[in-house]
Amino acid sequence: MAESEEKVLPMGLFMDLERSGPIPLYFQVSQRIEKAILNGELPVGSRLENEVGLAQRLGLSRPTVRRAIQDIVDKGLLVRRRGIGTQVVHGQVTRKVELTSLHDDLTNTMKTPSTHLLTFESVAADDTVAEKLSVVLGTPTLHIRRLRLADDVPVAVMENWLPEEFLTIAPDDLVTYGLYQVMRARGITLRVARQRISARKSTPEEAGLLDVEKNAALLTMDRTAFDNSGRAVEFGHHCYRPDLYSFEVTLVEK
Amino acid sequence: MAESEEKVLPMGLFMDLERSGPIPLYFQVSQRIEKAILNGELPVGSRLENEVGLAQRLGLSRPTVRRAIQDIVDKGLLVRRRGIGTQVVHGQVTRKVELTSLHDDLTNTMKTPSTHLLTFESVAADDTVAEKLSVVLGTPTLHIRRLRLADDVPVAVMENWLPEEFLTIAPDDLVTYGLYQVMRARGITLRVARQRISARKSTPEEAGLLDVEKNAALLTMDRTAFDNSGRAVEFGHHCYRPDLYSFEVTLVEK
DNA sequence: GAGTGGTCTAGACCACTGA
DNA sequence: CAGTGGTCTAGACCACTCA
Repeated sequence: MAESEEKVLPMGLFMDLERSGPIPLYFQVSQRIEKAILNGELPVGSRLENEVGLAQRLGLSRPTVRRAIQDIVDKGLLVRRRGIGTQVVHGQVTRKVELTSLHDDLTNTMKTPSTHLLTFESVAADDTVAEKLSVVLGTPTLHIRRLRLADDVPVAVMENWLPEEFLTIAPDDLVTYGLYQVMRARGITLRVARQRISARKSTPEEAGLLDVEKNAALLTMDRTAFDNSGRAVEFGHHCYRPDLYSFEVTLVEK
Repeated sequence: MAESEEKVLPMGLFMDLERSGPIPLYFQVSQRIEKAILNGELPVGSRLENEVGLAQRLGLSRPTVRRAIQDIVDKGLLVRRRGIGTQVVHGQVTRKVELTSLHDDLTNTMKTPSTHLLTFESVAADDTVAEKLSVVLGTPTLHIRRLRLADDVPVAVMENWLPEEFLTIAPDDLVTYGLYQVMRARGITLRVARQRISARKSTPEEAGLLDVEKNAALLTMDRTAFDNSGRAVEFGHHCYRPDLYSFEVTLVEK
């Protein structure tokens, strides 16, 4: 069938592998294959060259090539079947949810983000915040509430609680750079985030902030983020205008 | 600090590795480590034994042990830092979004699911359906609409379109087994799903079906699912009562 | 300097698929 | 049967962190 056509990757794609640089070989390979899928050089349904052959052609070991391919499989762009081969998944590609801040999201989509800082205060952790941040009840925390806009249109109301060490953050930096960038600047590397996505009606106050009618439907997300030592460094409750923001997820059966 | 305590995994955890059975060694190891995390044998913040040492103790090669650990890192239960070690992430564990049907979800949470079949018909693919399923405009497709209940409480209205080969599905099977189980029985293995999660107000009809007030906020999901050959085999638009259902996602920075 | 995870090699054997 | 991906080994060298 036409769908299973063999398709050999152009040699040119792998001409300039940098073997001594800091970028891992498997990453260089996976980037090139992914690019070939996204720009149509590898059409949907087509078969990828087999692992062993590809490894020989590139002068790499099979595990290295295998890892490159597996990374793309995990992104949902390829499917593999034992005894069959590797094929490009049909359907247009959608960007998946990533561990990024809203600030980054809006920047990437060519909108100009801005922020109104609504609240910036020290509060004692209540039951929920204490549990989410793994601190004892009543511990001081930084409580912030922000209105985020894209091209001056309100998109989200974001409420966050952070461990007390962040009380020294400058409010102006928060407005200028966004929360995650400020945390990165303080040496915090976010590694894991657990999110719960749901929906509810807006409160009258939120309706005013987001410029929607009263009782409009809002998309909500609760998120707890952990740094690279496994410590909870942020808990937040966000609500988004569903006409301006939604979440995309790609799931891959393992 | 107490949080970085060394913690050696009890030998007993790895007593009965089955080296000749069909279950991969890395999977057996990762299951045991994950179990030790979930039941508290490995407390949050504790350090896991290093890869090389663990491999020696278990009589396995380092890549095998490494893969076992990496699988758990990808689930968001462990974090690794070069030069430091591997630690258990803080915070309670939440089940993440998986590639399962609602039927499975409800069964897993000990509720009794049931289904009312609202629509079961052949319709010509419109623009959206044709694009999502990668078929030509006007191709016959199976269009179904179902009301899903848990313990007789309405939870979701689910509308789906499937390629015409599924027109031979027996409506009774859909009610008894759920869509995904019926597809599995026909040899379809789902591999990749792309989902978009958002929110909107309910229509008057949906409000009646879901037993909520008019204009209530609903959680919505559009999903396209692909089988193991990369072909689109399902497109659906679902809406959920947000008080009874939400989505959990665990994100891991790579 | 010692210990850790990150990358990479060059093979091996197996399970599954389709002709 | 040949071809494919799935698993596994036994090393190697490097980059990074901390004492």
